[in-house]
Amino acid sequence: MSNQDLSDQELQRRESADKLRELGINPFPAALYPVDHLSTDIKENFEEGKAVVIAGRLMRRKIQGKASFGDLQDSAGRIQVYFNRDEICPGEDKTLYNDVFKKLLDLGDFIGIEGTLFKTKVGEMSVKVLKFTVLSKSMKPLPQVKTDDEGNVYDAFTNPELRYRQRYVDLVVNPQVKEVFVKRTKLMTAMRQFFNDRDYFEVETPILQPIAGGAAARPFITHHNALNIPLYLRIANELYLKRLIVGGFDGVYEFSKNFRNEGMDRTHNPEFTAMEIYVSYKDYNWMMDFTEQLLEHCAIAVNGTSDATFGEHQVSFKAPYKRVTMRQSIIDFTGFDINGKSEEELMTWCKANGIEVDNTMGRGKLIDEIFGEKCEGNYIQPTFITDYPKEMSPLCKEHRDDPTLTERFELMVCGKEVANAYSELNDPIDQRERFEEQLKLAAKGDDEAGEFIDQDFLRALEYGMPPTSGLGIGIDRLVMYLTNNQSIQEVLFFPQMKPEVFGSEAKGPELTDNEQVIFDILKKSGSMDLGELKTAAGLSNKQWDKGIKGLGKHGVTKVTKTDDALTVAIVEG
RNA sequence: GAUCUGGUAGCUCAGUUGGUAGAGCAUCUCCCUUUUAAGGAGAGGGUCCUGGGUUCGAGCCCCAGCCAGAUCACCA
Repeated sequence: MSNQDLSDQELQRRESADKLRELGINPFPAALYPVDHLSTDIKENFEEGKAVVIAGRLMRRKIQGKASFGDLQDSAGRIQVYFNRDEICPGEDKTLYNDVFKKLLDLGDFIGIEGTLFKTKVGEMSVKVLKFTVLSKSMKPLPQVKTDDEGNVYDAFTNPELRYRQRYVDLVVNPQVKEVFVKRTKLMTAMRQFFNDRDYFEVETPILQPIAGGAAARPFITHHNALNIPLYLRIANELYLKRLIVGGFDGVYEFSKNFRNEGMDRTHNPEFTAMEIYVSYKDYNWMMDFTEQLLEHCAIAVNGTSDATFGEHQVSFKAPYKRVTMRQSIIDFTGFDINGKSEEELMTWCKANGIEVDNTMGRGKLIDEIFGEKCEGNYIQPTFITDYPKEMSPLCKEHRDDPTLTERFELMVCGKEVANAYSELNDPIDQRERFEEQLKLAAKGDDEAGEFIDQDFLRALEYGMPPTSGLGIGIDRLVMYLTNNQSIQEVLFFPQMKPEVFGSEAKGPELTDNEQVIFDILKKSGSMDLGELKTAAGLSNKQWDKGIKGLGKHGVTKVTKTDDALTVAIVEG
């Protein structure tokens, strides 16, 4: 990037860095800085006169002659710092205060401070600076966000595009954003703790998979050069965790980054995080108990309470949660009983009740549509919906009391699914038939059905998998609920965005069409009268104006004024 | 993929019927030794997202495109 592309503030900051170097101050020193307090430590255990060493960004500076106040922002928060000329510069030489502090430091610079604690006249806990050290210069001005005593925020940095593309800036100036990500990590820590306390085992399984199984979604595909084979980024890790249950672990779990090559919106990002856990000798009834205990534990760990606010809804994660079968749910909200109904009867009902259907839909899909359309949105408080139709759950064990159903539940919160669990199908013969059924659905045109059979997974089941229950939780969605964010982008550090086009790439050295026309004419003679050149170019007024101005701006041509004529000449390069 | 809304100074935003591009904060200069979103005085800073078009003249009107957000469609 050339200096021409820099704003005045960026140029000034570069000059400040140079001037620091001239004074023998390295703006980017290598040595460690012996920090011994955080801003919050100081506020929580305030002792008048105590010596502290702190470091962070200078985020506010109020210079009033020979004394100044500022705010130092560290990882924990902010603390006011007080710079007094004669404290910093006890001798005759006042350079350190007058030049280094007042002129060469900028907002956003990292500095270290050695000082002592005191309270100002109005009682604000502050650090009196005895010595300060430049730790790292900030070459770009941060947005200036201000907050008053009542918590009103002025000039907030809110532009979502800038916030997501430059999350580092968002985190520096928006403390509430940092808090969301602290909670995200607290959630995952709480889950790990809950699982580890029960001796379940955290594992890692392949992200690059030869067959993208365990769910139905369009995968990202890549290629391995050495093996010369296609590989898929995983859409789920389920089939690998089950292999580990076959291998003899009683409980395995993984926080799994999954990748799905589908649309993006407020609740979908191409890569997202699921937590999956499988526990042997359990069934889905046990898993419901386990899930409600887990979520209550997590909500309290994150927010200190099992109550959460999500938009207009108050949600209680306190166990236990209501349990409703899918059949009963549909009866509750429509009066229609799906029990024993044929595909044709369901199709007819859907059409009569304003649900869009097409011929590729099987019985299971139709029931799913009815539930999604008429029931799902009504469950605000955490509710287990149980006993899904067999056709739409190819990895789930048949229901012990009804062969058309499966032992599956989803947990609905605020009308959306946050968890999905099964009594896992462990009969390899049944599993093979279900996979083959999926192949038929895929052939029929259902693009959610699997296209390949994972033969190795079937082989593993043939060796024998104990009865097992598995649970998957959408971590991003759960974080949204626990932090009251309506958009998945707010709970991902770096949500997917279209790549940014940087200025230098966009401009390029080449001339526009208008500029080229003018340049070509001018090239023949080297210089021309401005009026003649305009006539010769034959461009519209606007095109001419843009062309000639553009050439001047690029430094390609120069206009010189003589007594009463304007002459354009090519600048010799 | 569709529709709507938006893109103007480092940041947040105004910008009237189309007529020399504005404010606050930030920056720069000067004054100020306990201020606290905001002390005083002065100054600088802009490819008005891009490319076309209409017009004597476009930040504004028209067309196309780019980027973002929202809504919808899609979505185990």
